[in-house]
Amino acid sequence: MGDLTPEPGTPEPGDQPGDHSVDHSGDQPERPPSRRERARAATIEEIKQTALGLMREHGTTDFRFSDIARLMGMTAPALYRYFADRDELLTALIVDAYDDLGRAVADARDQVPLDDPGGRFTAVAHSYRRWAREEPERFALILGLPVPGYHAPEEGPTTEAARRAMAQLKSLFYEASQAGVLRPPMLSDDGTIAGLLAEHHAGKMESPIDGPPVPPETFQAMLHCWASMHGFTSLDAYGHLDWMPDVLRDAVFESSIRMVAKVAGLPEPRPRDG
Amino acid sequence: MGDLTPEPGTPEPGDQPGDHSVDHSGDQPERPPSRRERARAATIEEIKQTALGLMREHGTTDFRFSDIARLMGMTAPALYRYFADRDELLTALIVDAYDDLGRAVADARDQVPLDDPGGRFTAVAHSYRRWAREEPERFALILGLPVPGYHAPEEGPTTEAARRAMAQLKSLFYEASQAGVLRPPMLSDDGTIAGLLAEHHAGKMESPIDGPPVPPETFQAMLHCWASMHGFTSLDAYGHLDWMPDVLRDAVFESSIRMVAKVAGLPEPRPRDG
DNA sequence: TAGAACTGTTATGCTTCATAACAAACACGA
DNA sequence: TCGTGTTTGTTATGAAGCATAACAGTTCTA
Repeated sequence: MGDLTPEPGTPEPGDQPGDHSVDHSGDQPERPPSRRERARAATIEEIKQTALGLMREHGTTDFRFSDIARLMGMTAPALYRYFADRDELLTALIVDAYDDLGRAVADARDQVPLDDPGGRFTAVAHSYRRWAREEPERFALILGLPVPGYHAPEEGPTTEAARRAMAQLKSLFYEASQAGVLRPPMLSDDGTIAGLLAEHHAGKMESPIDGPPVPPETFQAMLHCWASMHGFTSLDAYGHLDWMPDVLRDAVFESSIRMVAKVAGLPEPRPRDG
Repeated sequence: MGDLTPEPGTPEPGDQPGDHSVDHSGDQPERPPSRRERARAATIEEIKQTALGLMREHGTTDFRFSDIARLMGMTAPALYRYFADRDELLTALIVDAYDDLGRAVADARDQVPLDDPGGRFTAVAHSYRRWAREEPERFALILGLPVPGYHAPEEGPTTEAARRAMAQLKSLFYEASQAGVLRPPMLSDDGTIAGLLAEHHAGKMESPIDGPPVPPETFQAMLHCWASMHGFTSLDAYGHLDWMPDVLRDAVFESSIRMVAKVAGLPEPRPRDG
């Protein structure tokens, strides 16, 4: 992740006083943040949290600047000191959501030992679904149709964030592949996929999935896993399976996931306590 | 589909002249539609098509009344003669989308003989994906997060439309199940799913899926198929797989679908010309 | 052909996004 | 401590959208 920030705290010559640009870099500056800098960061965080609260309240990916301001006890124009416009706030929320989902998935995965890739995938799938069910609006924000009126910055931070998040799933398969514990997936390929992926790894195709390459059949298996768990998850998160009782949904998801893992060549998950 | 309309052309006593209620029933009235009735139907259709055009143009599920009116050479308030508000128009679009998707899926399915359920499912999956790729906004409209600000009518026509659409997938499995050509699915179940589905068929659970009941394991298999094809499809339709060349996406989808069908107990699709 | 019904218009009010102009609080060096 | 420039808030203002009201022309029908 690129540490390319010019020098925190050293404003560019062209910076106007009320400039909208926000420093989202997470690396610590040499000088401790000033009182004002901390206040600013806290306000930015509060704006984002308030926006998320509104999204959750209304069950959409939409929000009104005026509502955010009202809930924060401010007037709407004050928010423009922190975000240039709605799009900039949305971009920040999207990046956060990708990072948060990626972290949730990575945490769940890493609580299962490396030598149990079946269990690691099951953990990933469950955390993916749990995250989406808890935060359907943020899930829609990153993996649904773009929000009305939103125009993503070109080649921007959202793409990078997506790359990072998806890398968490890939690394699972990469490690399993490296460890040699993957059986050949049951998925068919007449050679098309392998051939195209060869080009991909030769750099002709720009994959948003970070990290070292995996064998074609592993890549195919990974996509199969992602698509399956994503399908159930998004139907579930958006309420299209609400006619099933929770226990039934859980059971169907569990059985589907285990089957998908088996098809993908992942070994049976080792029984775990908990 | 309920033919419960009071009597077309016979306005209720309470009907104000400018009443917004729209007759969406498709059954032919005894008296042929008058010049005005045809004009009205045509205008309603044009409004919906214009709204869809705007959604496609902007790549969202949103639209502006004023834009629709402008494109139609009208003023915005005129639209309220046809739809009470944005929600009513959205409801009509959602119902249309469900019906259209259901029809596309049914058409594709019925072009494959009844005794080739594997081929029928493959056809369904491909048409599902094709429809979603051609109409990502309508796909999001019905299977994504609700549109900002939209409040669906309670127990309303959208639920009914969803039921009808999903019944198309179910009937495939029902027919295969009846014909006895389904092998036992490879999906696991410790009894939870079968037990809960027994309650379901006893009427304790209200499934949105129309038609006669299918055996528990078939139901589970159907959901597995739906979730998998939906996952790939929605990732694809929303552009999250755009980094893959088309041929690769097609190949991966094809192999995933065939695998899912096999897991679900559907026989290998019979080779077809075309 | 006269009245009712229908379909369009302009005028209006409310709300939102966004900018401009201005005022208070703060940081910090002389 | 004071004074100056920065930061962060305010009110005022404008453009655009949803929705309703009041009104006018057109079409149907008795």
